[in-house]
Amino acid sequence: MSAETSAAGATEDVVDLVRAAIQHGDFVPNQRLVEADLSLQFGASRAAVRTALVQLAAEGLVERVQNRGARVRAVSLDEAIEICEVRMVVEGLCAAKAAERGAEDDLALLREIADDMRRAVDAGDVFTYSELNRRLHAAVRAASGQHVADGVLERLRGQNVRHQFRLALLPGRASVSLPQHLEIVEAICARDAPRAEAAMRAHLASVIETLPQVGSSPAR
Amino acid sequence: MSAETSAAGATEDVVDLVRAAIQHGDFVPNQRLVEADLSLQFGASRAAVRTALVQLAAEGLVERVQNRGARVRAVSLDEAIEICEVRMVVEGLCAAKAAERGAEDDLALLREIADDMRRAVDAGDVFTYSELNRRLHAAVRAASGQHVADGVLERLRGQNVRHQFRLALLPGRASVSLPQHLEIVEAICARDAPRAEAAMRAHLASVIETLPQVGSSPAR
DNA sequence: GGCGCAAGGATTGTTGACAATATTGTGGGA
DNA sequence: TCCCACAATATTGTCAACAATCCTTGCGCC
Repeated sequence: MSAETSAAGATEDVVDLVRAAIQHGDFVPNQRLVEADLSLQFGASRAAVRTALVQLAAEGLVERVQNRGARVRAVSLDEAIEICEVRMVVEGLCAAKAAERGAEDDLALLREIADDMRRAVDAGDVFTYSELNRRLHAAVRAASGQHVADGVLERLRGQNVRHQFRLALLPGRASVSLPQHLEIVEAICARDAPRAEAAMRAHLASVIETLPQVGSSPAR
Repeated sequence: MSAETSAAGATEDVVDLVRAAIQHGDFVPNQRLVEADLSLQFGASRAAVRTALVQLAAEGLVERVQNRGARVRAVSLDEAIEICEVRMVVEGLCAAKAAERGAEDDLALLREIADDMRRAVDAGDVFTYSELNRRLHAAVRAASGQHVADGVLERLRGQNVRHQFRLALLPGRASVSLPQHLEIVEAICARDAPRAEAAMRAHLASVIETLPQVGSSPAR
């Protein structure tokens, strides 16, 4: 009973449910994830929950230790910085590839998102801007056609959502990052790969500099 | 019976055994991995094998489809190139970090490996050179202190060992890559981060250019 | 001879119970 | 009062059996 999502195997559903719960903040860092409890909570068998935890551990979202169970993995500020450093170079690669090989449709989407961003900042709509930020980075990855990089970034994003979210709420953050985002889009649309890579790296370097201001305890 | 490795859980052993078998070439790409067979082969329960396959799927070494079982994931030439592109930028980051923050001990190890490489090439010892190549890249990663990047690279390396190995056997490959490796070490030891990053990227760009020559079917 | 179709075999997915291990709580002795 | 041994509990690890699903093969029919 309870909320069955689709028609896939029960275990796949549990993976998505637990992942969503972690990323949405329903499970806080270091919270214990007892198999029997989750089994009850999601109405799935304990084996399904167990399999899901193994998979999420491989994704870096939970920590599992022998005979001691699983808990939500807490990413420290230092690690969040390291993650952003890797993002910086990999998304830089994606920006360059997007400039080189991106389809016109993909580039049109980038311009569209950039326009929406301008409007959101004008309106002072922080929440919409945060969502557009996510979509812009995703659109660059998609335009790059670099599936391996895309996978790496998706994995890292999952581990970092909490820090990212807090960053977006910093007052004045949007007015700093907007011109950076616009420069990225402009460089890609100009098919200038080195400039696109440099712009993306500059943007994420700015994110890294700002990161310490959000503190190391994301959203208690 | 059969080879129990250590005192860890049976399932952890199976993960390592299957991973080793895939990377060593005992299991070829696209080979089916039937749970019952592996269970017999490694003397473990089917549940342990099953858990191991889930984890290896998350690592990108095997492919699993609903009700159809698991098989060794085959990485195409195109994907191998993408992997090396990501390696290029991430190892570039590591080289820069190693130049900035690497401990003197770490740098000494780099110089030592570089010397061994010179000797191996002089002696025409391709196999030793290949092993030193692996150790050099690992040493750079270690010197960087960038654990996130290290994890990403380890994952990618696992998916690419077969292509990498074939590349090392190309005649004349060592004489091309040796000076590149030496330049990387020199730049890091000179604490010149931009030069170290550029050297590492140039080296891997050369790898990418050479990759198509090894063909897309690694070691049938 | 080709094509739909059903039975059989092979393989995976799921469940529940049991064993092994870690953690917590309790009482006795110094 | 503090500390240590020891039992009780909570939780994970393992296993074997069962159910569901997919693939193959052989048959009849057009």
